[in-house]
Amino acid sequence: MNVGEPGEETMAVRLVAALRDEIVTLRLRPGDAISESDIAARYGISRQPVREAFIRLAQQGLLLIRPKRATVIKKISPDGVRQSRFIRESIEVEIVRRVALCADGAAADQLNALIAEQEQASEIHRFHELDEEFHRTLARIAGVEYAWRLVEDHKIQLDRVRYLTLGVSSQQRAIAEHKIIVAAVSNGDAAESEAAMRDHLARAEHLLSQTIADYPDYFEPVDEALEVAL
Amino acid sequence: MNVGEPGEETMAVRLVAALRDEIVTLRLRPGDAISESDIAARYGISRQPVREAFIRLAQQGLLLIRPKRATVIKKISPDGVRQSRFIRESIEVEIVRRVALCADGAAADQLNALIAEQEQASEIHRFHELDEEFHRTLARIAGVEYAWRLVEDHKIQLDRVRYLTLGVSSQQRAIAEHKIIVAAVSNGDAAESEAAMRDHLARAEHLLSQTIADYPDYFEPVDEALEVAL
DNA sequence: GTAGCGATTCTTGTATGGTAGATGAGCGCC
DNA sequence: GGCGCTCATCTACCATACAAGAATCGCTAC
Repeated sequence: MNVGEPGEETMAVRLVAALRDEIVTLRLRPGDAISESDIAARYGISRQPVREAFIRLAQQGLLLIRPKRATVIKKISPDGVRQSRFIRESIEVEIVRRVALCADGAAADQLNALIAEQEQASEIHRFHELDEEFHRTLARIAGVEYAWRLVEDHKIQLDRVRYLTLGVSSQQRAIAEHKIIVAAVSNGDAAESEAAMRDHLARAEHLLSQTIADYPDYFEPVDEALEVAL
Repeated sequence: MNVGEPGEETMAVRLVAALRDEIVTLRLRPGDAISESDIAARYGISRQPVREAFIRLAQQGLLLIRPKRATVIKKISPDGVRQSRFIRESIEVEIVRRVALCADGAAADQLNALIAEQEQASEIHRFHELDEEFHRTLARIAGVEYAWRLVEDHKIQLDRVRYLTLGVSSQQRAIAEHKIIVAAVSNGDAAESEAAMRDHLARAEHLLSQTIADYPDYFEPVDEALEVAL
């Protein structure tokens, strides 16, 4: 297992990226136990950098470190997914509101260029990259790129679910919705922009409960009180 | 220096709380350099737990670890403060929107009880506690307590500024604004609730530039492009 | 066959030593 | 006197060793 170029960043930082990828793509599955020693052996390093990577991942909500017991890949929490969506919607709605109020022609051009690229993209991986780039660009235009990094940190919870439902994505629809958003912000219409973004983010909502039914082992148990809200 | 009861959590976790407090209260001042060895000696432990505490604090944006060089208390970033406010406003606005749509009588009672307590509170520390409790209660009613913890994590940037401006707070005004918010959500008026929350959060805006002028050493330099936005 | 107890073997937490790189002081050279 | 190099010293990074709690397997007693 390669862990990136040796020399640039510290080993611990590279490990975070590597493990994060393994978790999102479910090569490390929710509920799996991993030990510092195992990972250290797999990567041919000592326990210490592994330990530090674990700390970072635990703070991101991906690992659960149980002192003196074990460290496990956190199961996907349906309530966590719901609240991650809440966070994302809160911030992205506010972003497009601001973009609508301050966007100029150059901004619209950037966004349209990304959409054009997305229409060309054939493979799904590239499509998702461009999707991320579209949203990040909106954040940059609004001047809150740091806030977007925050969304990215929490989007990983949503990404694990998305990875389970690959194939059902409707790329054409996503592109159409992006166009609606750009049109609204270009007109400087904050209310319309907000509505368009809410629509766009609400798209995948109904998939979650089906996914839980398909992969119950990957999810934390839900108490009935929340079930209706999902 | 006491670091809390020995036995419950790990030393590293207790250190995080202790150092965090020292940073917010500016006993550790922005720009100060601290080394693993120093802190380890001060607390009478080894370097390893200190190191892990540093990692956690760095991820929270309070420390800047410069490999092979030194670790310093991050200076307050005016742009970071601005974006932390953006994050807070985004989420809190969305919270009151939802509370307005789902709040019942019991919820309003809880909020009113907190306001009543706040009117009695004499010392400023207790007042701020109740202020936090008010906002956290709103989040709980909306069912997004986790999202609020996120706001708290970033509020620490704002708290350092607030610590510099103690005394100028206008408690009566804050209470009045809380009442307006409760009235709006009780009426189920989402738009009015949103507006009231935006007003409430905008209160301390003008203080930042004055604070930067008073304590320039505690802040990162600002590029002129941003100055107008503060 | 089963329940209960104990040693073994996991796990993470902490301590310490050694290493590479960056910084800054002091000296020599221009 | 001022500029540049060398070296001592500091830093965080990584490796290794030890400690302590938790879980599990296996034995023993019933």
